[in-house]
Amino acid sequence: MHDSQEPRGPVETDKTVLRIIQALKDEDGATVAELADRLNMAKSTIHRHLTTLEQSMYVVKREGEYELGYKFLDFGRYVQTRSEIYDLAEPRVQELATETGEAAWCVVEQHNYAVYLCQGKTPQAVQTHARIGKWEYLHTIAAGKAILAHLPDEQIDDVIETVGLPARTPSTITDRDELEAELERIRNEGIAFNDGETVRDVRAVAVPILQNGYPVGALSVTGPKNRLIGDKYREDIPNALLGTANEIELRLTYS
Amino acid sequence: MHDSQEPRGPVETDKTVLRIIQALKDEDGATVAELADRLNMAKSTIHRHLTTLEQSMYVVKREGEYELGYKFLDFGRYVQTRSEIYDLAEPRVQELATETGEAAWCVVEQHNYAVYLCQGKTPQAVQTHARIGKWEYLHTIAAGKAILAHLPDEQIDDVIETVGLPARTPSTITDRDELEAELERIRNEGIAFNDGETVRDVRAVAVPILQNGYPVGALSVTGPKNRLIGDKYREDIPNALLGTANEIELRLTYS
DNA sequence: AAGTGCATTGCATAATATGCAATGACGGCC
DNA sequence: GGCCGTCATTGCATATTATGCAATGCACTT
Repeated sequence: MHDSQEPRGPVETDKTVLRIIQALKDEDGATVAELADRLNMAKSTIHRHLTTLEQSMYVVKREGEYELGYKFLDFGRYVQTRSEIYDLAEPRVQELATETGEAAWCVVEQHNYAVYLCQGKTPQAVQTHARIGKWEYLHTIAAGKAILAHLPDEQIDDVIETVGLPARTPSTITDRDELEAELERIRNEGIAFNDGETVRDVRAVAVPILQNGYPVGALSVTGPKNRLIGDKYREDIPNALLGTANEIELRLTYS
Repeated sequence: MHDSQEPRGPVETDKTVLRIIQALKDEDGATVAELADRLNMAKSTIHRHLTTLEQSMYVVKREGEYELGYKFLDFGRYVQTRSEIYDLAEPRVQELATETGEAAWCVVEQHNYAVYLCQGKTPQAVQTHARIGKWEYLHTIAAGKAILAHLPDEQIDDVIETVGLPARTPSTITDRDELEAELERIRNEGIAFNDGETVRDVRAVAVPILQNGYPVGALSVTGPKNRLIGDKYREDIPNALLGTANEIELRLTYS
């Protein structure tokens, strides 16, 4: 079974089952009929894939609906903690959150996307769009721009070519030249700012974490626009982030 | 391709790709050759599955090795936070850890196994075998026993029949009658204890979280044997757990 | 009891996953 | 630089199986 709108993969059935897994997440659980409808496939085919996933313990059937199971929690936790900067970043983003009174994040890049790896929380922090595990366009978040600024040129080209520069808000950078100028500025100043480019009324500050000049991640602090202003936005948070990134970089160098 | 040692699933290719995913985790990344060896399959077949997974962004190729990607972090975080008791348990296990000075856990059951859902930490707590996302035999951990004690008889039978009662240590309960007696005691007292049944020299205390009499999870506190002794083990921790579980149960009832 | 809608199973065949063998790529050794 | 060995990748033929249709099972409603 090959969906003609998409390039043919080496193993088409793998793509089918991954598509079903993604649909179960997108629909937050679903019946056979709903999935068949959504994916435009026969109910019997959907049913057989689900049964295989259930027998393999990746999926549970509950009250007529199929849902992703905790096997994914095992895998999710595994990929998080095996990341080489997780152990260094996790306690430190918590400190950053405490210090700034805002949510702090460690973000990494994979497959030309930014992924939120871990979060520092504090009671005063306001919940924004960001979530552990969430994938975002690199160019639309401060941490992503901090990473982009230090990627090899060929990879920047690849990002623009394969992902593009989709707009998330009217403030998002969608022009290649404009992005290049922003990345150049970030390289010079060492700090990336985000002013409503992901979600309106949300600001962020970010710095890269570099290992041998390569951006292995980024740290950021995000918060509502009305709180990230003045010296806090332009001086205090940047300085805290730079200090922490530097500490992590030293740890990476001598380990 | 069907491995004759295992029952044939409705979609055999799904099982193949899931097996490859599991092997990537077990080997903490692997080359085509290593996976082919481990799974007793042709290199070309392994390569095609990996290429499909990579193109779908589930896997990354790094320095000749393939590794699970952060897509699993997205799924892992999703299944964790969608759990109906996660939001109630997460802040409370943190309080329990602070209160007891030991690691605290919320554990759930799925496919007849116990799964560690979330953890409360404190600087003094000692790291034991438990990990977020880890699957354990129900009968070998206190939280699992607390859940087992309240499962319907048919499901208890199913657990014993499909999973069995494997020993983790010389202290593990491996006899059905002995387990039945232990579950009866847990139902009467409302508390489950674990004394070296998972890992030697580790103790735990646990209570179930019941919704309409059904165990939707359990809370536990674990620590080294030399710290979980006397009143702390027998009275203080149990009382704290009971209080918290009761609070969660009330929240579940009126929500 | 009949009707409806969804889930599940049987069957035939179209589609494709598979392994072998060839080829490409890379690193080490002489 | 050439040769060798090992691993990764691709072409090809075919054995295997994923697929959709149709029938059947199941649960709920009237």
